[in-house]
Amino acid sequence: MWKGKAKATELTEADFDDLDPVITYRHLLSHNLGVKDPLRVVALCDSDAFYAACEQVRLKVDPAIPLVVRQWDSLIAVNYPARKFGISRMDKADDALKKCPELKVVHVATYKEGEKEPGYWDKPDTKTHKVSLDHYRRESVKIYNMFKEGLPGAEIEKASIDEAFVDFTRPVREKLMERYPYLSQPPTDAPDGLDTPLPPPPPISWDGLGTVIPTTPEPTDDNNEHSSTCEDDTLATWHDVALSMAAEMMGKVRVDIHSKLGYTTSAGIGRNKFLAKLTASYRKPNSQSILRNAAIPNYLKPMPFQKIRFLGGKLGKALAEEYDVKTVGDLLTISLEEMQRKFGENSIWVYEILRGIDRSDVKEKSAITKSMLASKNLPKPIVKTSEGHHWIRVLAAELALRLNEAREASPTLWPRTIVLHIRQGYQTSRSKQAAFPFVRNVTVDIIAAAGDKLWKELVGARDGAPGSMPFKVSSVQLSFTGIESMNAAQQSIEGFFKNRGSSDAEGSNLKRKREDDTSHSMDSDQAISELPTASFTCDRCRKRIHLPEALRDISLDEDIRAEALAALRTEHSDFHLAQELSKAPDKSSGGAKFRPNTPTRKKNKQKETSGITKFFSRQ
DNA sequence: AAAGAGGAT
DNA sequence: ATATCCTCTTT
Repeated sequence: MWKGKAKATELTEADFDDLDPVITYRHLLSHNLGVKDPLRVVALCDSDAFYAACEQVRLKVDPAIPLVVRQWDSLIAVNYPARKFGISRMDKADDALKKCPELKVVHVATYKEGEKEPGYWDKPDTKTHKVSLDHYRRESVKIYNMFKEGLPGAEIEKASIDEAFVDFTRPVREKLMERYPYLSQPPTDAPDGLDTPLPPPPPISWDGLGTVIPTTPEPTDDNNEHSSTCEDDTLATWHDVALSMAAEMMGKVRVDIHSKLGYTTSAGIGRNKFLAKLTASYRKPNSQSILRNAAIPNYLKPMPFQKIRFLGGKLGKALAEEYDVKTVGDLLTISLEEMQRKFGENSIWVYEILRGIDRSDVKEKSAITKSMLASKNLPKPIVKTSEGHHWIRVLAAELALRLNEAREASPTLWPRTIVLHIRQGYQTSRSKQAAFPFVRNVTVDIIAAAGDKLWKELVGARDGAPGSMPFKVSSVQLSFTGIESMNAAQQSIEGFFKNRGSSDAEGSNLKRKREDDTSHSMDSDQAISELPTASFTCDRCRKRIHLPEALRDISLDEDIRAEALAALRTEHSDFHLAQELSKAPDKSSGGAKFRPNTPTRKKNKQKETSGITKFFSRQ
């Protein structure tokens, strides 16, 4: 074991001191050890050259054909066949074509004002079009969903458009108990009971599970025997068994993703997020690599630390310059105190990372994002308000599309604020924000109107017109922030947002909404007439009935407030109805029997529907 | 609320 | 290297 071999000149023993912890029955059987679980297993899976793969799949081209995704004159994705020609993302599209005349060049989807959907054009004009990454987002969600479905019990954190972390600890533990039932309790004669160490693990066959990173330094000249079977100098541990099980599961999903969606992925499996991420890039593309604890020191030491997540930027550079070093091994000689003195208290995080420790959690993060931003850089700065409005409309169209699409999956989503950023001249960027009203039909017009208002505050009445202050806007960004699901409301008014997007959600425009409103105005007349309160008094029980907390404090459309109130009223009267019926059970009235959870009105469609259930159901 | 920083691809 | 996107922190 490497522990014993640490040379006196190196700090390795103290540095990597938890690589082979004793694992007891208590560890195995307790469930909430979190990041301290000695059997923790985390994976990172990312899609290879994702945007390029998306286009390759979309266009059904042979994956072996060199393909790049172009954005104006530069490249934003290069698939692996194209990389063989020395093409990289830094290249200009023209240069790439020179390197490989056969190259398939796909320009990213774009759209311009008036177009409802982005489209693919050979030569879009940056003066009139903006790019859309929508297709990639959608494909990304598909992959995420395959992880969710294929890995029950695992925690999944979407890390970026093409990456997700998976915490395998729970599913691995289940598999462990299932495959080795004798682990379910310590031997009856064990002196320490639950604190007895686990028996030696069974031999592991890594066959078909991926590349196991060697425990000894990478093969150089003489040292060159590393089959992926684990005939290592280090004994396998139960953690290694855990890793192999995760590898098995991850391998299956990856194959599934490939066969169902056509994307190849690369996965890294290790004991925490940071190591998983690093391990994923060990071999690419279409690969899976496993980092055993025993392999950590030698894997980490020669690693240029600026490759490490969060050390790729400023901090990494500062460290490199301060100590004039570049590998993890170089930095291991720096004491915690020294590092903290130079780089602040927080550098304990760095100190631990260098030693393979990462306490950050894989936190279940859905594919739902907290913000949505659409932006356009203007190669030729604009000088007229009309141009500003033009671009705001384009950006608003994109946001409308994206928000409504996100609502198909999660109807309760709504953005708290809308923000407009503009850059004038060089590097001054200013912004204004405003609360975004809670509207069902988020249309281009609503967003654009909000954006225009912010523009006015930001740029003022100034215009390129003679006599007024001129301006030069070189970038416009419109975004939603604080996107949330409305869970509290959902709980208190059941089904409030249900069915949205499932039936015929597409006919959504203002006109249509008005029609709908009048169609059930019979029911809500009363409520609408006594407009903007947040509550009403029931005639029957004389009680004051309030809107749910979550709906009260937010900026609600008056329309919607009234409707919500109307729906609440209906719901409340249903309650009375239910009470009466339960006292005097219905024996008359033909076929329709009262069922507590399935009010008959739900079946009776349009006219009678007015409950809050229906509220967001169609427009 | 506004601005900025940082990071990723 | 540039355009775009996202999150978090500071003021």
